[in-house]
Amino acid sequence: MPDGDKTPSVRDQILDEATRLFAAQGFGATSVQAIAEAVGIRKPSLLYHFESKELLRDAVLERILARWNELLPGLLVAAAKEDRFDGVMNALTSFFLEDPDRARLLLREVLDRPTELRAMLVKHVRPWVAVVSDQLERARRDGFVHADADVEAYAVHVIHLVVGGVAVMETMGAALGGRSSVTRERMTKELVRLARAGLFVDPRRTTRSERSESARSERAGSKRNK
Amino acid sequence: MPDGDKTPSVRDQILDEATRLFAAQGFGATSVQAIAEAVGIRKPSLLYHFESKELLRDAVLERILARWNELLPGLLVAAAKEDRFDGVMNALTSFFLEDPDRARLLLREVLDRPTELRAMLVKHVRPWVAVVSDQLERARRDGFVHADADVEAYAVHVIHLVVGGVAVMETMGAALGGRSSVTRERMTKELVRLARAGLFVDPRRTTRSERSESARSERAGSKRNK
DNA sequence: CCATCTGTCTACCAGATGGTAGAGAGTGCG
DNA sequence: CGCACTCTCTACCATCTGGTAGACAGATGG
Repeated sequence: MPDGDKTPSVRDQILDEATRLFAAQGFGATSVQAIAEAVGIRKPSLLYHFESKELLRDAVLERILARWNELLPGLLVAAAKEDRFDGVMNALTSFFLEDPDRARLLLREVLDRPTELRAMLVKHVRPWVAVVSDQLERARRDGFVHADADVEAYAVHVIHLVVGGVAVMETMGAALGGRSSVTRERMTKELVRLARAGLFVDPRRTTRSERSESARSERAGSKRNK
Repeated sequence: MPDGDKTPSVRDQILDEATRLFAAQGFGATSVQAIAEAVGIRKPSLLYHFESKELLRDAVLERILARWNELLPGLLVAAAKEDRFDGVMNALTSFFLEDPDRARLLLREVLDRPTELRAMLVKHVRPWVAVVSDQLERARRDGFVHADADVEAYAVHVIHLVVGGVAVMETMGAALGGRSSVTRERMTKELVRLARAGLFVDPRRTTRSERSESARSERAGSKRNK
Protein backbone atom coordinates (compact mmCIF):
# COMPACT_ATOMS: atom_id res chain seq x y z
CA MET A 1 0.00 0.00 0.00
CA PRO A 2 2.66 2.58 -0.75
CA ASP A 3 1.64 5.85 -2.28
CA GLY A 4 1.33 5.93 -6.00
CA ASP A 5 4.29 7.83 -7.37
CA LYS A 6 2.65 9.07 -10.51
CA THR A 7 -0.58 10.58 -9.31
CA PRO A 8 -0.47 12.19 -5.90
CA SER A 9 -3.04 10.91 -3.44
CA VAL A 10 -6.40 12.62 -3.40
CA ARG A 11 -5.47 14.01 -0.03
CA ASP A 12 -2.39 15.66 -1.45
CA GLN A 13 -4.28 16.95 -4.44
CA ILE A 14 -6.73 18.58 -2.07
CA LEU A 15 -3.86 20.15 -0.15
CA ASP A 16 -2.32 21.38 -3.38
CA GLU A 17 -5.47 23.02 -4.67
CA ALA A 18 -6.37 24.40 -1.26
CA THR A 19 -2.93 25.97 -0.98
CA ARG A 20 -3.29 27.51 -4.42
CA LEU A 21 -6.77 28.89 -3.79
CA PHE A 22 -6.20 30.08 -0.24
CA ALA A 23 -3.07 31.85 -1.44
CA ALA A 24 -4.86 33.46 -4.37
CA GLN A 25 -8.20 34.42 -2.82
CA GLY A 26 -7.82 34.00 0.90
CA PHE A 27 -9.39 31.48 3.24
CA GLY A 28 -12.65 33.31 3.78
CA ALA A 29 -13.23 33.92 0.10
CA THR A 30 -12.52 30.33 -0.93
CA SER A 31 -15.36 27.82 -0.70
CA VAL A 32 -14.95 24.12 -0.02
CA GLN A 33 -16.95 23.64 -3.18
CA ALA A 34 -14.37 25.51 -5.24
CA ILE A 35 -11.52 23.40 -3.89
CA ALA A 36 -13.43 20.20 -4.55
CA GLU A 37 -14.15 21.30 -8.11
CA ALA A 38 -10.49 22.13 -8.68
CA VAL A 39 -9.56 18.62 -7.58
CA GLY A 40 -12.37 17.07 -9.58
CA ILE A 41 -14.40 15.53 -6.78
CA ARG A 42 -17.62 16.42 -4.92
CA LYS A 43 -17.73 18.42 -1.76
CA PRO A 44 -18.59 15.53 0.60
CA SER A 45 -15.65 13.55 -0.77
CA LEU A 46 -13.36 16.38 0.24
CA LEU A 47 -14.95 16.56 3.66
CA TYR A 48 -14.29 12.87 4.03
CA HIS A 49 -10.54 13.58 3.93
CA PHE A 50 -10.68 16.75 6.01
CA GLU A 51 -13.46 16.94 8.54
CA SER A 52 -13.87 20.68 8.24
CA LYS A 53 -12.63 23.68 6.32
CA GLU A 54 -10.73 24.84 9.39
CA LEU A 55 -8.89 21.55 9.67
CA LEU A 56 -8.01 21.79 6.01
CA ARG A 57 -6.52 25.21 6.60
CA ASP A 58 -4.46 23.83 9.47
CA ALA A 59 -3.24 20.95 7.33
CA VAL A 60 -2.21 23.30 4.56
CA LEU A 61 -0.25 25.50 6.92
CA GLU A 62 1.27 22.50 8.64
CA ARG A 63 2.53 21.07 5.39
CA ILE A 64 4.31 24.29 4.50
CA LEU A 65 5.88 24.41 7.94
CA ALA A 66 6.93 20.78 7.62
CA ARG A 67 8.68 21.47 4.32
CA TRP A 68 10.49 24.38 5.89
CA ASN A 69 11.57 22.26 8.81
CA GLU A 70 13.03 19.70 6.44
CA LEU A 71 15.23 22.47 5.14
CA LEU A 72 16.22 23.91 8.49
CA PRO A 73 19.01 21.51 9.50
CA GLY A 74 20.90 22.12 6.29
CA LEU A 75 20.41 25.80 6.79
CA LEU A 76 21.87 25.76 10.26
CA VAL A 77 24.87 23.87 8.97
CA ALA A 78 25.32 26.47 6.27
CA ALA A 79 24.99 29.19 8.87
CA ALA A 80 27.76 27.63 10.91
CA LYS A 81 30.17 27.69 8.01
CA GLU A 82 31.90 30.73 6.62
CA ASP A 83 29.39 32.08 4.23
CA ARG A 84 26.55 32.55 6.59
CA PHE A 85 24.78 35.46 5.04
CA ASP A 86 24.64 34.11 1.52
CA GLY A 87 23.69 30.67 2.72
CA VAL A 88 20.82 31.82 4.85
CA MET A 89 19.54 34.38 2.35
CA ASN A 90 19.76 31.90 -0.44
CA ALA A 91 17.85 29.26 1.48
CA LEU A 92 15.17 31.76 2.46
CA THR A 93 14.64 33.23 -0.97
CA SER A 94 14.84 29.87 -2.73
CA PHE A 95 12.23 28.35 -0.47
CA PHE A 96 9.67 31.00 -1.22
CA LEU A 97 10.55 31.71 -4.83
CA GLU A 98 10.25 28.00 -5.50
CA ASP A 99 6.55 28.33 -4.71
CA PRO A 100 5.37 31.90 -4.11
CA ASP A 101 2.05 30.55 -2.87
CA ARG A 102 3.87 29.67 0.32
CA ALA A 103 4.74 33.31 0.83
CA ARG A 104 1.28 34.54 -0.09
CA LEU A 105 -0.41 32.04 2.18
CA LEU A 106 1.81 32.82 5.15
CA LEU A 107 1.33 36.53 4.62
CA ARG A 108 -2.42 36.06 4.52
CA GLU A 109 -2.34 34.03 7.70
CA VAL A 110 -0.46 36.83 9.42
CA LEU A 111 -3.17 39.25 8.33
CA ASP A 112 -6.14 36.95 8.97
CA ARG A 113 -5.18 35.32 12.25
CA PRO A 114 -2.68 37.54 14.02
CA THR A 115 -3.07 35.90 17.42
CA GLU A 116 -2.67 32.36 16.15
CA LEU A 117 0.27 33.38 14.03
CA ARG A 118 1.98 35.06 16.93
CA ALA A 119 2.00 31.74 18.72
CA MET A 120 3.36 30.09 15.62
CA LEU A 121 6.08 32.70 15.26
CA VAL A 122 7.11 32.37 18.87
CA LYS A 123 7.44 28.62 18.42
CA HIS A 124 8.94 28.32 14.96
CA VAL A 125 10.66 31.60 14.17
CA ARG A 126 11.78 33.24 17.36
CA PRO A 127 14.39 30.63 18.34
CA TRP A 128 15.90 30.84 14.91
CA VAL A 129 15.93 34.62 15.05
CA ALA A 130 17.67 34.33 18.40
CA VAL A 131 20.43 32.14 16.97
CA VAL A 132 20.97 34.37 13.99
CA SER A 133 20.94 37.58 15.93
CA ASP A 134 23.45 36.15 18.40
CA GLN A 135 25.83 35.68 15.51
CA LEU A 136 25.04 39.11 14.17
CA GLU A 137 25.50 40.76 17.54
CA ARG A 138 28.95 39.25 17.76
CA ALA A 139 29.76 40.46 14.27
CA ARG A 140 28.46 43.85 15.26
CA ARG A 141 30.82 44.08 18.20
CA ASP A 142 33.63 43.06 15.90
CA GLY A 143 32.81 45.98 13.68
CA PHE A 144 31.57 44.07 10.65
CA VAL A 145 27.98 45.08 11.17
CA HIS A 146 26.63 48.60 11.44
CA ALA A 147 27.09 49.78 15.01
CA ASP A 148 23.62 51.28 15.30
CA ALA A 149 21.83 48.19 14.01
CA ASP A 150 19.22 46.41 16.09
CA VAL A 151 20.22 43.00 14.83
CA GLU A 152 17.17 41.23 16.18
CA ALA A 153 14.74 43.66 14.60
CA TYR A 154 16.88 43.50 11.49
CA ALA A 155 16.45 39.73 11.27
CA VAL A 156 12.68 40.05 11.58
CA HIS A 157 12.60 42.74 8.91
CA VAL A 158 14.63 40.59 6.54
CA ILE A 159 12.29 37.66 7.04
CA HIS A 160 9.38 39.91 6.19
CA LEU A 161 11.33 41.43 3.33
CA VAL A 162 11.70 37.99 1.78
CA VAL A 163 8.30 36.49 2.58
CA GLY A 164 6.32 39.63 1.87
CA GLY A 165 8.59 40.58 -0.99
CA VAL A 166 8.05 37.31 -2.80
CA ALA A 167 4.33 37.44 -2.10
CA VAL A 168 3.84 40.83 -3.72
CA MET A 169 6.80 40.85 -6.10
CA GLU A 170 4.91 40.19 -9.27
CA THR A 171 2.31 42.84 -8.55
CA MET A 172 4.65 45.45 -7.09
CA GLY A 173 6.85 45.02 -10.11
CA ALA A 174 4.29 47.11 -11.96
CA ALA A 175 5.72 50.14 -10.18
CA LEU A 176 8.98 49.42 -11.94
CA GLY A 177 9.94 50.83 -15.30
CA GLY A 178 11.37 48.00 -17.34
CA ARG A 179 9.97 44.91 -18.94
CA SER A 180 8.18 42.54 -16.65
CA SER A 181 10.10 39.48 -17.77
CA VAL A 182 13.14 40.52 -15.80
CA THR A 183 11.24 42.01 -12.87
CA ARG A 184 11.65 38.99 -10.69
CA GLU A 185 15.39 38.82 -11.19
CA ARG A 186 15.87 42.51 -10.60
CA MET A 187 13.71 42.54 -7.49
CA THR A 188 15.33 39.45 -6.02
CA LYS A 189 18.83 40.72 -6.65
CA GLU A 190 18.10 44.12 -5.17
CA LEU A 191 16.36 42.52 -2.23
CA VAL A 192 19.49 40.57 -1.32
CA ARG A 193 21.70 43.58 -1.90
CA LEU A 194 19.49 45.75 0.28
CA ALA A 195 19.57 43.21 3.07
CA ARG A 196 23.33 42.90 2.86
CA ALA A 197 24.11 46.59 2.61
CA GLY A 198 21.68 47.24 5.43
CA LEU A 199 23.67 44.93 7.64
CA PHE A 200 27.37 45.02 6.84
CA VAL A 201 29.59 48.04 7.17
CA ASP A 202 31.41 46.82 4.10
CA PRO A 203 28.80 44.90 2.10
CA ARG A 204 31.41 43.41 -0.22
CA ARG A 205 32.95 41.53 2.63
CA THR A 206 31.14 38.82 4.59
CA THR A 207 31.57 38.28 8.28
CA ARG A 208 34.66 36.16 8.34
CA SER A 209 35.57 35.81 4.73
CA GLU A 210 39.08 37.13 5.11
CA ARG A 211 39.97 34.12 7.18
CA SER A 212 38.26 31.57 5.02
CA GLU A 213 39.81 29.00 2.81
CA SER A 214 38.68 28.65 -0.74
CA ALA A 215 35.49 26.88 0.30
CA ARG A 216 33.68 30.13 -0.21
CA SER A 217 33.78 30.37 -3.95
CA GLU A 218 32.38 26.88 -4.21
CA ARG A 219 29.37 27.81 -2.16
CA ALA A 220 28.75 31.10 -3.87
CA GLY A 221 28.57 29.60 -7.32
CA SER A 222 26.27 26.76 -6.40
CA LYS A 223 22.74 28.09 -6.45
CA ARG A 224 22.34 31.12 -8.59
CA ASN A 225 19.79 29.84 -11.07
CA LYS A 226 16.49 31.40 -12.16
CA MET B 1 -26.17 70.85 5.36
CA PRO B 2 -22.55 71.37 6.31
CA ASP B 3 -20.66 68.42 7.68
CA GLY B 4 -21.41 67.68 11.26
CA ASP B 5 -18.24 68.24 13.23
CA LYS B 6 -19.08 65.92 16.06
CA THR B 7 -20.59 62.93 14.35
CA PRO B 8 -19.28 62.06 10.92
CA SER B 9 -21.88 61.43 8.26
CA VAL B 10 -23.33 57.95 8.02
CA ARG B 11 -21.52 57.57 4.75
CA ASP B 12 -18.20 58.25 6.41
CA GLN B 13 -19.01 55.98 9.31
CA ILE B 14 -19.68 53.20 6.83
CA LEU B 15 -16.37 53.88 5.14
CA ASP B 16 -14.61 53.87 8.50
CA GLU B 17 -16.05 50.58 9.63
CA ALA B 18 -15.63 49.01 6.22
CA THR B 19 -11.98 50.02 6.20
CA ARG B 20 -11.51 48.53 9.65
CA LEU B 21 -13.23 45.26 8.85
CA PHE B 22 -11.79 44.80 5.38
CA ALA B 23 -8.34 45.42 6.84
CA ALA B 24 -8.88 42.98 9.69
CA GLN B 25 -10.70 40.13 7.95
CA GLY B 26 -10.43 40.77 4.26
CA PHE B 27 -13.07 41.73 1.76
CA GLY B 28 -14.36 38.23 1.07
CA ALA B 29 -14.66 37.34 4.72
CA THR B 30 -16.50 40.53 5.69
CA SER B 31 -20.27 40.63 5.23
CA VAL B 32 -22.27 43.72 4.45
CA GLN B 33 -24.33 42.76 7.47
CA ALA B 34 -21.29 42.95 9.74
CA ILE B 35 -20.38 46.41 8.49
CA ALA B 36 -23.94 47.63 8.94
CA GLU B 37 -24.01 46.27 12.47
CA ALA B 38 -20.72 47.97 13.30
CA VAL B 39 -22.19 51.28 12.15
CA GLY B 40 -25.47 50.62 13.94
CA ILE B 41 -27.81 50.53 10.97
CA ARG B 42 -29.57 47.82 8.94
CA LYS B 43 -28.17 46.29 5.84
CA PRO B 44 -30.53 47.95 3.35
CA SER B 45 -29.64 51.33 4.85
CA LEU B 46 -26.02 50.68 4.07
CA LEU B 47 -26.89 49.56 0.55
CA TYR B 48 -28.72 52.83 0.10
CA HIS B 49 -25.41 54.68 0.46
CA PHE B 50 -23.35 52.19 -1.53
CA GLU B 51 -25.20 50.30 -4.22
CA SER B 52 -23.11 47.17 -3.82
CA LYS B 53 -20.37 45.65 -1.75
CA GLU B 54 -17.97 46.03 -4.65
CA LEU B 55 -18.66 49.74 -4.92
CA LEU B 56 -18.08 50.07 -1.21
CA ARG B 57 -14.69 48.41 -1.61
CA ASP B 58 -13.83 50.84 -4.38
CA ALA B 59 -14.89 53.79 -2.26
CA VAL B 60 -12.77 52.61 0.65
CA LEU B 61 -9.70 52.24 -1.53
CA GLU B 62 -10.36 55.52 -3.23
CA ARG B 63 -10.54 57.38 0.05
CA ILE B 64 -7.16 56.03 1.15
CA LEU B 65 -5.67 57.02 -2.18
CA ALA B 66 -7.20 60.46 -1.93
CA ARG B 67 -5.64 61.02 1.48
CA TRP B 68 -2.29 59.93 0.14
CA ASN B 69 -2.60 62.25 -2.81
CA GLU B 70 -3.21 65.16 -0.47
CA LEU B 71 0.20 64.41 0.96
CA LEU B 72 2.03 63.84 -2.30
CA PRO B 73 2.81 67.40 -3.41
CA GLY B 74 4.61 68.24 -0.20
CA LEU B 75 6.45 64.99 -0.46
CA LEU B 76 7.68 65.67 -3.96
CA VAL B 77 8.97 69.03 -2.89
CA ALA B 78 10.86 67.36 -0.10
CA ALA B 79 12.25 64.76 -2.49
CA ALA B 80 13.36 67.42 -4.92
CA LYS B 81 15.58 69.06 -2.35
CA GLU B 82 19.09 67.89 -2.01
CA ASP B 83 19.08 65.04 0.42
CA ARG B 84 15.68 64.64 1.93
CA PHE B 85 15.76 60.95 2.63
CA ASP B 86 14.37 61.53 6.09
CA GLY B 87 11.55 63.65 4.79
CA VAL B 88 10.30 61.04 2.39
CA MET B 89 10.75 58.16 4.80
CA ASN B 90 9.05 60.08 7.53
CA ALA B 91 6.08 60.94 5.34
CA LEU B 92 5.74 57.33 4.25
CA THR B 93 6.01 55.78 7.69
CA SER B 94 3.84 58.42 9.35
CA PHE B 95 1.07 57.97 6.83
CA PHE B 96 0.76 54.28 7.49
CA LEU B 97 1.61 54.22 11.17
CA GLU B 98 -1.05 56.86 11.70
CA ASP B 99 -3.57 54.24 10.67
CA PRO B 100 -2.11 50.77 10.09
CA ASP B 101 -5.42 49.69 8.56
CA ARG B 102 -4.37 51.59 5.49
CA ALA B 103 -1.32 49.38 5.16
CA ARG B 104 -3.24 46.19 5.87
CA LEU B 105 -5.95 47.05 3.41
CA LEU B 106 -3.55 47.96 0.63
CA LEU B 107 -1.56 44.81 1.23
CA ARG B 108 -4.73 42.75 1.05
CA GLU B 109 -5.75 44.43 -2.17
CA VAL B 110 -2.38 43.55 -3.67
CA LEU B 111 -2.97 39.92 -2.71
CA ASP B 112 -6.66 39.79 -3.62
CA ARG B 113 -6.73 41.73 -6.87
CA PRO B 114 -3.27 41.70 -8.39
CA THR B 115 -4.36 42.78 -11.85
CA GLU B 116 -6.44 45.71 -10.66
CA LEU B 117 -3.71 46.78 -8.29
CA ARG B 118 -1.10 46.68 -11.00
CA ALA B 119 -3.09 49.27 -12.88
CA MET B 120 -3.36 51.33 -9.73
CA LEU B 121 0.37 51.08 -9.09
CA VAL B 122 1.21 52.12 -12.63
CA LYS B 123 -0.98 55.16 -12.25
CA HIS B 124 -0.30 56.25 -8.68
CA VAL B 125 3.07 54.85 -7.67
CA ARG B 126 5.22 54.43 -10.73
CA PRO B 127 5.60 58.13 -11.54
CA TRP B 128 6.60 58.80 -8.01
CA VAL B 129 9.10 55.97 -8.07
CA ALA B 130 10.50 57.45 -11.27
CA VAL B 131 11.04 60.86 -9.68
CA VAL B 132 12.65 59.44 -6.59
CA SER B 133 14.90 57.04 -8.44
CA ASP B 134 16.05 59.83 -10.72
CA GLN B 135 17.30 61.63 -7.64
CA LEU B 136 18.83 58.47 -6.29
CA GLU B 137 20.51 57.65 -9.56
CA ARG B 138 22.17 61.04 -9.53
CA ALA B 139 23.29 60.51 -5.95
CA ARG B 140 24.61 57.13 -6.98
CA ARG B 141 26.75 58.60 -9.71
CA ASP B 142 28.05 61.12 -7.19
CA GLY B 143 29.12 58.28 -4.97
CA PHE B 144 26.69 58.84 -2.11
CA VAL B 145 24.69 55.75 -2.92
CA HIS B 146 25.98 52.20 -3.20
CA ALA B 147 27.38 51.71 -6.69
CA ASP B 148 25.74 48.32 -7.21
CA ALA B 149 22.28 49.47 -6.16
CA ASP B 150 19.31 49.20 -8.50
CA VAL B 151 17.76 52.40 -7.27
CA GLU B 152 14.40 51.82 -8.90
CA ALA B 153 14.00 48.35 -7.45
CA TYR B 154 15.29 49.77 -4.20
CA ALA B 155 12.50 52.34 -4.12
CA VAL B 156 9.88 49.66 -4.72
CA HIS B 157 11.34 47.49 -1.99
CA VAL B 158 11.32 50.38 0.46
CA ILE B 159 7.68 51.09 -0.30
CA HIS B 160 6.86 47.48 0.38
CA LEU B 161 9.11 47.49 3.43
CA VAL B 162 7.05 50.31 4.90
CA VAL B 163 3.55 49.29 3.80
CA GLY B 164 4.02 45.60 4.45
CA GLY B 165 6.15 46.25 7.49
CA VAL B 166 3.49 48.36 9.17
CA ALA B 167 0.80 45.88 8.20
CA VAL B 168 2.50 42.93 9.86
CA MET B 169 4.57 44.75 12.45
CA GLU B 170 2.48 43.95 15.46
CA THR B 171 2.27 40.26 14.61
CA MET B 172 5.83 39.82 13.41
CA GLY B 173 7.01 41.49 16.58
CA ALA B 174 6.25 38.19 18.29
CA ALA B 175 9.43 36.84 16.73
CA LEU B 176 11.29 39.47 18.70
CA GLY B 177 12.64 38.90 22.16
CA GLY B 178 11.74 41.91 24.22
CA ARG B 179 8.52 43.27 25.62
CA SER B 180 5.83 44.03 23.13
CA SER B 181 5.22 47.56 24.33
CA VAL B 182 8.37 48.82 22.63
CA THR B 183 8.14 46.53 19.61
CA ARG B 184 6.64 49.16 17.39
CA GLU B 185 9.32 51.71 18.14
CA ARG B 186 12.12 49.23 17.72
CA MET B 187 10.76 47.89 14.45
CA THR B 188 10.10 51.33 13.02
CA LYS B 189 13.52 52.63 13.94
CA GLU B 190 15.28 49.60 12.52
CA LEU B 191 13.17 49.78 9.40
CA VAL B 192 14.33 53.30 8.69
CA ARG B 193 17.91 52.43 9.55
CA LEU B 194 17.83 49.42 7.24
CA ALA B 195 16.45 51.48 4.39
CA ARG B 196 19.10 54.15 4.91
CA ALA B 197 22.07 51.82 5.31
CA GLY B 198 20.86 49.83 2.33
CA LEU B 199 21.07 52.96 0.24
CA PHE B 200 23.87 55.27 1.34
CA VAL B 201 27.53 54.41 1.27
CA ASP B 202 27.91 56.37 4.47
CA PRO B 203 24.54 56.12 6.26
CA ARG B 204 25.56 58.58 8.95
CA ARG B 205 26.09 61.45 6.66
CA THR B 206 22.99 63.20 5.47
CA THR B 207 22.85 66.84 4.58
CA ARG B 208 20.59 67.58 7.46
CA SER B 209 21.95 65.90 10.52
CA GLU B 210 19.00 64.13 12.07
CA ARG B 211 20.63 62.98 15.22
CA SER B 212 17.62 62.93 17.51
CA GLU B 213 16.29 59.44 17.79
CA SER B 214 12.90 60.20 19.27
CA ALA B 215 11.72 63.06 17.11
CA ARG B 216 10.38 60.65 14.56
CA SER B 217 8.73 58.14 16.79
CA GLU B 218 6.85 60.86 18.58
CA ARG B 219 5.20 61.94 15.38
CA ALA B 220 4.44 58.38 14.53
CA GLY B 221 2.49 57.26 17.53
CA SER B 222 -0.99 58.67 17.69
CA LYS B 223 -3.97 56.40 17.22
CA ARG B 224 -4.89 53.15 18.77
CA ASN B 225 -7.90 51.24 17.58
CA LYS B 226 -9.88 48.39 19.12
C1' DC C 1 -19.87 -16.28 0.19
C1' DC C 2 -20.30 -12.88 3.48
C1' DA C 3 -18.57 -9.03 6.27
C1' DT C 4 -15.95 -5.07 6.60
C1' DC C 5 -13.52 -1.09 5.32
C1' DT C 6 -12.49 2.81 2.26
C1' DG C 7 -13.89 6.17 -0.55
C1' DT C 8 -17.18 8.52 -3.54
C1' DC C 9 -21.46 9.81 -4.50
C1' DT C 10 -26.68 12.12 -4.43
C1' DA C 11 -29.79 14.47 -1.64
C1' DC C 12 -30.47 17.39 1.80
C1' DC C 13 -30.12 20.78 5.76
C1' DA C 14 -30.19 25.23 8.43
C1' DG C 15 -28.14 29.40 8.20
C1' DA C 16 -25.81 33.22 5.98
C1' DT C 17 -24.98 35.88 1.79
C1' DG C 18 -25.65 40.03 -1.40
C1' DG C 19 -29.36 42.37 -2.92
C1' DT C 20 -34.49 44.09 -3.76
C1' DA C 21 -39.37 45.88 -2.90
C1' DG C 22 -41.75 48.83 -0.87
C1' DA C 23 -43.67 50.97 3.25
C1' DG C 24 -43.08 54.69 6.13
C1' DA C 25 -40.66 58.69 8.96
C1' DG C 26 -38.68 63.10 8.97
C1' DT C 27 -37.70 67.30 6.73
C1' DG C 28 -38.09 71.25 3.59
C1' DC C 29 -40.87 74.08 0.72
C1' DG C 30 -44.54 76.00 -2.17
C1' DC D 1 -51.83 71.83 3.73
C1' DG D 2 -49.73 68.68 0.02
C1' DC D 3 -45.83 67.18 -2.48
C1' DA D 4 -41.20 65.74 -2.96
C1' DC D 5 -36.94 64.26 -1.28
C1' DT D 6 -33.80 61.75 1.78
C1' DC D 7 -33.14 58.18 4.55
C1' DT D 8 -34.16 54.06 7.30
C1' DC D 9 -36.72 50.41 8.05
C1' DT D 10 -39.21 45.31 7.75
C1' DA D 11 -39.91 41.57 4.86
C1' DC D 12 -38.42 38.95 1.44
C1' DC D 13 -35.66 36.64 -2.38
C1' DA D 14 -32.50 33.36 -4.86
C1' DT D 15 -28.23 31.61 -4.17
C1' DC D 16 -24.49 29.90 -1.75
C1' DT D 17 -22.26 28.36 2.63
C1' DG D 18 -20.16 24.53 5.58
C1' DG D 19 -21.65 20.34 6.90
C1' DT D 20 -24.55 15.72 7.38
C1' DA D 21 -27.11 11.24 6.19
C1' DG D 22 -26.96 7.53 3.96
C1' DA D 23 -26.80 4.74 -0.35
C1' DC D 24 -23.51 2.35 -3.10
C1' DA D 25 -19.27 0.56 -5.39
C1' DG D 26 -14.97 -1.70 -5.04
C1' DA D 27 -11.63 -3.81 -2.80
C1' DT D 28 -9.82 -6.91 1.25
C1' DG D 29 -9.73 -10.80 3.79
C1' DG D 30 -11.71 -14.66 6.53
